[in-house]
Amino acid sequence: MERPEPSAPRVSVRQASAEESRRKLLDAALFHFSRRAFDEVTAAEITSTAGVANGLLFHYFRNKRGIYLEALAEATRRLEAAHDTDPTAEPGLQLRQVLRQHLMHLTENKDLAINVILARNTVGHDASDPFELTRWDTIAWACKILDLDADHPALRLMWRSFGDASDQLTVSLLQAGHSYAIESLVEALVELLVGALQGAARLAPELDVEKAVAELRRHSPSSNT
Amino acid sequence: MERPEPSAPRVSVRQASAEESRRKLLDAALFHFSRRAFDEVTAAEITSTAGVANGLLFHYFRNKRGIYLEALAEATRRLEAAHDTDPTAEPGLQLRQVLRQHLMHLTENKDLAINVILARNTVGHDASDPFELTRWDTIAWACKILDLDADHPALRLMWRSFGDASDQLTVSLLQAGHSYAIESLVEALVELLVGALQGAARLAPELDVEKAVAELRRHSPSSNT
Amino acid sequence: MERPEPSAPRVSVRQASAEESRRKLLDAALFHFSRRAFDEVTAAEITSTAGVANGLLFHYFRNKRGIYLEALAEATRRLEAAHDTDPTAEPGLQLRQVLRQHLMHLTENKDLAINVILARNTVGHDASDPFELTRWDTIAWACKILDLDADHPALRLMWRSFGDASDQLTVSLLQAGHSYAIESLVEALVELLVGALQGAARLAPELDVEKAVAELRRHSPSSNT
Amino acid sequence: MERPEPSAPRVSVRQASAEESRRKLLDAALFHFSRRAFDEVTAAEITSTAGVANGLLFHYFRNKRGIYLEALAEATRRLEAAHDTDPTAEPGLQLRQVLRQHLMHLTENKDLAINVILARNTVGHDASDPFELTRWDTIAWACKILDLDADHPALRLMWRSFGDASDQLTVSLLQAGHSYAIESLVEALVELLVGALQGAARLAPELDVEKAVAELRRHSPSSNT
DNA sequence: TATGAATGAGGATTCATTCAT
DNA sequence: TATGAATGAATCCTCATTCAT
Repeated sequence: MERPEPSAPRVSVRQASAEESRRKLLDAALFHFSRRAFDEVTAAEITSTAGVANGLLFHYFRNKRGIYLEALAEATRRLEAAHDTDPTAEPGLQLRQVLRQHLMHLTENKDLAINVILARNTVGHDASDPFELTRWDTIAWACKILDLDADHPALRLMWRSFGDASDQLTVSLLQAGHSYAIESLVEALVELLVGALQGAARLAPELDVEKAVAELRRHSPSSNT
Repeated sequence: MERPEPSAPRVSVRQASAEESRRKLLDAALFHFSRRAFDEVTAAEITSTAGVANGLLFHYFRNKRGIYLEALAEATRRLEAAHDTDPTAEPGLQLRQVLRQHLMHLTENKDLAINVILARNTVGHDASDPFELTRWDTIAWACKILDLDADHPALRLMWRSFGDASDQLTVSLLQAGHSYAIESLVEALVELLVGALQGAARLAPELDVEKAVAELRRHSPSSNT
Repeated sequence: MERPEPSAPRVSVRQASAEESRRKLLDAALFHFSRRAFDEVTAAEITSTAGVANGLLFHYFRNKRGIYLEALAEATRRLEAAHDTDPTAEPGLQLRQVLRQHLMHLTENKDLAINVILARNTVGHDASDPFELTRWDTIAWACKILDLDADHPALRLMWRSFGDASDQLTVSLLQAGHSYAIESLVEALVELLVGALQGAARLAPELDVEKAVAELRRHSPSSNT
Repeated sequence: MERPEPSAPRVSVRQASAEESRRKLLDAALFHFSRRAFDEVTAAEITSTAGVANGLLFHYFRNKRGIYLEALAEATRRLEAAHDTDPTAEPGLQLRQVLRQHLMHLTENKDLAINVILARNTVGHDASDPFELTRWDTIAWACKILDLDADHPALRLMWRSFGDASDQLTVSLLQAGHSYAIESLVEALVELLVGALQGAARLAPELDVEKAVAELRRHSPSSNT
């Protein structure tokens, strides 16, 4: 049915265009899911934005839910990607660096950020979902440089709480259009984190968070009581 | 069956039964929306649970969304209702009292709490929605007894952030089935709040949160730096 | 259950208020059916406009269709009512008089007229419906004074056709807001009627319409060929 | 089964079957809307008559109203299509020819005709709707061959009135089952048209309709004054 | 006579998903 | 790999009508 042409390049061309279709679908999904909730986005919208046939979505992602999850994973990856710090710097500075990058990244991807964060609440906190995975990576890293036990339940609980607080704070900022200096925001988050750590200590007295807190505070612009 | 009273017993009997139908619908809605998301609950399920005809839902609430919003409002009212404290007690104690009541209430209404809190993220933060209203009431009250300016943007921002953190923490607790002593949880939240307040001070240096922080800490079981 | 009071006037009061409810319903129906089609008007709208309980409509008119038909009958009666002419005048003048009154009446009840006329087409031409009845009355009267056989099928056909033409012409005028002198319009209608009569003669050569035509034309403002 | 042709046979086959589905739906709609009113026909009836799935109607026509309007347009096209006359013939004959074709066509499509005509009243006379467009085309053509000014308001008014009269006359005929010779009917319509033209002259004395009237009458089987 | 709460059949519309091509 | 026509279950919502009071 298909006149045999020079074969090898054909396949790669095909593969390339296949990969491109996938990309287009994923981008379109990202676009829509970043703006509206799962049930409010139709598969047709995604394919039409992607400029491909309706059926292709199901070919590649099996499900609407399938592309949704992949889109979220992708989004999280993009937002979380920017963590690159100087591993030789002091922990308090590295952490501030990460927070700063995180905030800047969010600010630059406002719509996406707002909706990915909001979406997190919808998906449910399965330990398996892509958000949680990258998030825990970051947490594990932070615990490590602060010399804390990343596996302690109380600590995890408070870290997660801090994470949510920081996310919601970001959403509030972005939505309201407040404009604080990024340095102030970082310091505010640090204070929040300190609160979270000390909260963890309240839950589990055996936890020693003092060193971590001290390290965090040591780099605050002005000394505190 | 109904002793004919001077006034209008007939009408009130009917009104009562009408009101009862409304209640049954609202309760049924509360039941389902507490367990599954808006789009996953059908109007038919609600009416069938309520034991009334399908059309009645639309008679009373116009919309599926209509009953949803009323159900949420009702739920919020229930969850938020329990704040009654001794106004003569010291601020730090009053606030702990509120947090304790809040946590206990949530624990007792686990499913409801989880879903109401999760729903908040979906609804969007209009200043007009019933969640925000009661929440700001509480915040205003707390600011007042801590002698803080409830209208300062930075403070509002951090309060909101703290509120979200505390909500999400509760959800995590309830979902995971952790079982910490309620007193520890209260103290953990207080620490988080302290962090939030100090964060606010970072955002707006003119804010004086020291007195409030001191007051909060003064009642901590063991003093800390 | 009802303390017996001076009886006789009670009944008449009741009857009066009953009659009033009927009237209010009918007026409300007229109002709505004059503006929108049968299926687009809900029973609830009618009762709410009438300011009575939903059920009362069915109490008095059994059906939505029931009140519709009565409303149409009423409307037709109102529009058709104004035919009073001087029976001693010459036929051509009497007929002009009727047309003039008809046009004026329609102009004064624009909305009602438009919709009643449009409604006619919807209802279907049962000989039993209230429109047709009054309409045929008028036709019979006109035939009589013009000395024509009102029962001849061809004549009936063309009269009806003329009637529709005249109605639609009126609707066009009212909708478009043309403003021709009423006398010109009457003369235009007369010409149309002449055409219809001569058309009838074409259908049934045995019909003698010449005298009628001559009588009609005799009163035209300017002579014609 | 399909000889592979050089170009794109696959696509055209599918397009053909798609087009066929559309057709089946349209035909089914025509069938039902020709017999019953809009609100009395259900979408399900149409699709079931067409032998396709329920959803396909909405796929192709978006709305029940959508398919309704297209069906009407189609019907009008069919009814109005048959105007082909000998352009060299005398105007009076050409016009009779058109009327004759029109009448015959209507007679052959009785149900359709009745409902299309009745539907016109329901739809409302937007200048943009497909009925009006084809109708005005015909009127413009007729004015041209009769050497009349198609844009004069009075003339338009009376033409429209004549059009309605002729439509309603047809409906009456079809519904009642009268059976007049088609030639007689044509002549009756011509008389009606003459009446309409002279009516126009009454409305607008500057209009000269005499030549047109004379031309029309010149071809009447027996001359009349 | 009057109320209006309650009913529930009925219908339009959506949209994920399949599948022949 | 890609298409897009076709499916049909699922669901929201309307509204005429009934009936207990």
